[in-house]
Amino acid sequence: MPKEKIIFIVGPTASGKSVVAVQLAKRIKGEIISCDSMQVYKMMPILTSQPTLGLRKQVKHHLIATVAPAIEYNVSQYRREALKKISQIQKKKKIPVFVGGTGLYMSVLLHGIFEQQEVNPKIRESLLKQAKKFGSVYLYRKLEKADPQAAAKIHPHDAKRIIRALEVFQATGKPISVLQKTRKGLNHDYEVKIFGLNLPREKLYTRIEERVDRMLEQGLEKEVKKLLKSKLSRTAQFAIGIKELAGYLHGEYGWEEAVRMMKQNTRHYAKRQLTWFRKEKAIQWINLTGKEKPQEVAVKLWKKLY
RNA sequence: GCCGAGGUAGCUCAGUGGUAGAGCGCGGCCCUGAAAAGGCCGGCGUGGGGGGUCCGAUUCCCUCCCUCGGCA
Repeated sequence: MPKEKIIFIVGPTASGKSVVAVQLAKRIKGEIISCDSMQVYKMMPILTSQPTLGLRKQVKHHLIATVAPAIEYNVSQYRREALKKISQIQKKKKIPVFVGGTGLYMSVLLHGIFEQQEVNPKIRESLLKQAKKFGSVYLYRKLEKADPQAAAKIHPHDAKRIIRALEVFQATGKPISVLQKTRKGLNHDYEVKIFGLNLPREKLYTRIEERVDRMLEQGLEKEVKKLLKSKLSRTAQFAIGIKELAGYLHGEYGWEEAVRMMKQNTRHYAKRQLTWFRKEKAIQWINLTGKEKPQEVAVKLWKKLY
C-alpha cells in the first residue's frame, strides 16, 4: 500500500504562503493545518497575519485562533494536536497541507520529539531564579556535570536551553541528551512533500514593510491596546508588534520609531526563519520573483506532487 | 566672499606617523516542551580628490571639492 501524502508549505513571513496554500488545497482536496506558533492564538488576527475569513471559507483551516492569549502553549502540544488533525483529515480522504513559518514546529513534526510528561513549573521557576542571581554560566557548570553531552551542544550563555536540560534532568533523572534520541518523525509513515517559498532578500524586505504598513491600516493599534489589557502567555506576549506599539502607547518613543522597530524586528525574524529552513534538506525550494500570481505558484507546486 | 567646524564602514561617530575600530544596521549560524523566543559568530572600508614631506601618511603640510554653523 502506498504511503499517504502530507504536504508542507513553508517560508519566511510575507512570502505569500497562505494564499498559495488555499489554491493548492482546493485543487487537491486538501485541508490546511497551520504550522505557526502565533496564529494559534485568538484575539490577534492582524498581529499574526492569520488567513482572512475569505480564505478560510474556501478551504478548511485548522489550529488557527484556537487558544486564548493568556494560555501557555508549546511545541509538544502543537505536535499532539497536529497529529490528531492529520488522521482526522485522512479519514475524510483528504490531504493535510501544513502551512506556516515556525521552523521548530515543522521540524518537530518531521523529525519527532521525545515524549515526556510536563515538568513541574516550580522546577523551572527555581532554575530561572538561580540564573538571574548567579548567571547562566553557573547553571552551565551544573549541566556539564549532570549531562555533559547536552552541555557540549549548548552555549554557556544560552540560559533557556541550559534551564530546559537541567529541568528535564531534575524531573526525570535522565539526561535530555539521551531522551532526545527517542524521536520518530512523519517520514516513517507518510510520503512527505515540503515546499519552501522564497523571494530575493530585497523583495522580501519590501514586502515585509508593506505588510506592516497594511497591518497598521487595518487597525493593529486597536488590537494591541486590547491585548495589553489582558494577561498574555509567555509565547503570545512576544508576537512582533506588541512591545513595539506598547512603547509608543506608553510615550517612550514616537509612532515613527515604533513602526521602524516593528519592521526591523520582522526582518530579523524572517532572516532567522530562513536559516532554519535552509537546514531542512528535504525542502524543495520555489524561488519567486514576487510577480507571480498565487494561482500560478499553486499550479507549479501541484505539478511537483505527482 | 570671509571666519570657524568637519569630511573615516550602510548610518552615527572614535582613534593612530607603521594602511583603522565602536554602537546600530547588514550577513551567516545554532536551536526539539517560551521558538515571532533565546544564543553564537563575522568588519562588510580606494580613511572626499590631487600633490608634497617621510623608509612609511588615514594621521603632518599645500591645494581643490563638499557639508554644517556664524558674519556678510
